[in-house]
Amino acid sequence: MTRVLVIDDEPQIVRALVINLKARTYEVDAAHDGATALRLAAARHPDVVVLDLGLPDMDGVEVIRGLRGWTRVPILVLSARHSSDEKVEALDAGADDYVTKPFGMDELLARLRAAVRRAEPTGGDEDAVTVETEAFTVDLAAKKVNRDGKDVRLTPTEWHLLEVLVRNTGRLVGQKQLLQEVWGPSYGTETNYLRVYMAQLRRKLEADPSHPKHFITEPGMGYRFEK
Amino acid sequence: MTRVLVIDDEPQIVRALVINLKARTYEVDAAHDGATALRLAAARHPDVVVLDLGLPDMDGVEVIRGLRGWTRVPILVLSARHSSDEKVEALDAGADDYVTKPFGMDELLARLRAAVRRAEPTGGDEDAVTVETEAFTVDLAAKKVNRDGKDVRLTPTEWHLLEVLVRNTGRLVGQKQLLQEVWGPSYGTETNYLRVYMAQLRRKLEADPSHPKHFITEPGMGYRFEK
DNA sequence: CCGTCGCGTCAGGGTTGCGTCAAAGACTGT
DNA sequence: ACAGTCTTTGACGCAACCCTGACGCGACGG
Repeated sequence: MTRVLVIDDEPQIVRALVINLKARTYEVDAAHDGATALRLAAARHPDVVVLDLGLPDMDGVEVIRGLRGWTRVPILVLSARHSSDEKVEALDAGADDYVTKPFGMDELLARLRAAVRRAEPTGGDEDAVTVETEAFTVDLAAKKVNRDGKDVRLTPTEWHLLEVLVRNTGRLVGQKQLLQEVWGPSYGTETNYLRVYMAQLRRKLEADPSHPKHFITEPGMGYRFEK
Repeated sequence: MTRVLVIDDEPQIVRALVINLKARTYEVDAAHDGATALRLAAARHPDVVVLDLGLPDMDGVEVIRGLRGWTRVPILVLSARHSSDEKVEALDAGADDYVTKPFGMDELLARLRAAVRRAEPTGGDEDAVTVETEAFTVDLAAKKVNRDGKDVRLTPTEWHLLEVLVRNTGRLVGQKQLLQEVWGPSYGTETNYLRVYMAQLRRKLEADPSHPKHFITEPGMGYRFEK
């Protein structure tokens, strides 16, 4: 889940933001002053920061610098000041975006999404795209399958089939669905294709292809991939 | 030097932007319609795009989608429309920032700096700028390839292709993706280009070009660079 | 007990995709 | 205008892949 840190000293604004963000399943922390904000940021490592420049204890630009000293988390600045100088100063200090009050909630959320989307690849890749079993490892991003330390060569159709199954690990995938996802929407009854290619996958990946542990047949229904 | 692509059909705005950007030592390309913009983006690979939504030939959002299909270059949208819906649509389509006209040049430049700064780590990863294999060394920053102590001469297309592959070391890169990143978004089926240029790269870099160890073909899918 | 249905296995043949070479076209700088 | 380089395009041989049909097996139900 995406974690947002909201920093503003006006309770109404904080309340409005928190309600809207939580409704969209963001996880939200809030701070009313700069010192708390910096402490919270360090403790909670938010994925994005929404910062009001007008804080009681310190200059908003100082908060930006304080954050930028150790993190590249996206910072979205809120401010009542429309002056161009203020914007330039905040942006050059390291802010990612600058929204003037009063702002539309839709726009703010869109800018927030843009900021988070940008930061995504840096923060969260590589971990969730590989699936491991005791016999082999599948890397969805690299399109690689490793078995006993060696890469296994798969043909496009084999890979496609494997991909659909792995993306539904533990779930049953109907034969019609498999056929349509791999061979195209006009296929749905050619179950012999499935039999041939499942056999090839098992031969390449299962320790004992005739007694599969991971590519399981559900007779009359479809197939299931288990770790 | 930072390369900027300016897309706007109003000559005055383009002129103002070009003058201001060049004064700050940016390299500037300009397009006055969407089709030209997409072609220029593919040919010149700008570091940031400034896009006016009101174009004569196509919807600005379509331009965003056309770019996002193959690149993550920062897109800064200009628009006369203040409507919240327009902003949300553009941002969710993949824009990075949205500035309404009339805009202050200082602010625009500051937002441009912010966008470029953010994108830097993707381009300038300190640790991955040189990739070594037992046969040759690729220096992404210096755009140089060294083999047996001597620099290898590569044509622009050869280099571009090598660059995309090396940036995805170990990962499979689909032929469509390769074509679009190297030749531009309107390419995607001309796989013969790939065959010709892969052959040239292998001839120049592989110890045994007919049995490549680093530039590996995945039939029907794409190519993979391995150390 | 036997017929049917669904699944696994195997091997052959048509088709596709890849590597290679060569030549024509486009571009650049002199 | 010319020469050199780079890009595009076409043709061909070869290997790999995908489809197809045939057969055997086990499960289930009549």
